[in-house]
Amino acid sequence: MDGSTGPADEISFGVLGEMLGYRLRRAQLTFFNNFSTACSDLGVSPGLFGVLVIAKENPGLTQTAVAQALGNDRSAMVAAVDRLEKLDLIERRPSKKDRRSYALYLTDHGQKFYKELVDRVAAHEDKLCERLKPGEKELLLEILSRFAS
Amino acid sequence: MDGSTGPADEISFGVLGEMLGYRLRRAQLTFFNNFSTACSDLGVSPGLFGVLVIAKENPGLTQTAVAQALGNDRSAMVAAVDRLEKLDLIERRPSKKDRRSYALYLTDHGQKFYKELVDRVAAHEDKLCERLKPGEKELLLEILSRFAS
DNA sequence: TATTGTTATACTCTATAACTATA
DNA sequence: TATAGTTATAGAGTATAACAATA
Repeated sequence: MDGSTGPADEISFGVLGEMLGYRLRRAQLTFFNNFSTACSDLGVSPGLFGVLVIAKENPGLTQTAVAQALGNDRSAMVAAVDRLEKLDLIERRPSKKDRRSYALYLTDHGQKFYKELVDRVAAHEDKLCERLKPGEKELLLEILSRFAS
Repeated sequence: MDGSTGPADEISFGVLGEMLGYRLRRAQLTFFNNFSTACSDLGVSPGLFGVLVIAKENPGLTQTAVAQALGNDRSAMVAAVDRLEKLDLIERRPSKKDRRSYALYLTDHGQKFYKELVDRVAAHEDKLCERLKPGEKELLLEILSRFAS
């Protein structure tokens, strides 16, 4: 104890502390950084992981459809699928219905890799979720899903 | 009813739907876009708003201290404070204690502008929070604050 | 005409490293 | 030596506009 009223470097956050937008940004940054630490050696970013999951769950989808599902522009899919192809996780197959588009599929290696990847991602999510009490994760997911668009 | 089992274009999100990181990212994006729509005409981004609030609540803080409070690098402060200075919202005053650093203060115009800005930001947060039931916002803020670092 | 994948481009955000002037 | 502000730079991430091939 030094008898002072408190450290002089204590900072007031004002309205920022009551703003959902700010809290969401900080929390999301924590999850993003945690994900990167966990998976950077595999070459998979959060964004690439999203593409991988959608392709895994919906085989044969076009790039544009994946982009729409994830809420971003189809032009962003090109580099993403390029990288996933170089990692031998995804392959572009010419669509038989529409010769303009590709159908996306996980490669054999991608299928095996997927299980390992999801385990690792889940493990690190679980570690962060140790900060939650029972039932809070489900509650959070439900509430956040209302802000998905 | 067409007798089918459902639309063929219904997309499965797999584990993504149960991942807090993904839900946080989508929700945060909604808030970010909403903020930008509400405040782009004022030239204030979510990041600049954060700097403004910290400077307002803690007059005389150095750039480095503001950066630490917001969790980003001090090099990012330069352009941020430059822009806020051009908007006549913030001023750099030479610190009397340490000639290496500046003390940041809101300008007179910044003080007036701040109230108007906070009102507008709060209004648009409130609009998004119409999706929440009573008590859920406070609950969200409390839970999310645990992921602030 | 409209759409798919693509390219070029640009803008934001963010981080690292090195410089300078102070401490 | 360590730190504050700065600069240069680079890497993601994201979006727009335009083009060729195809619908």
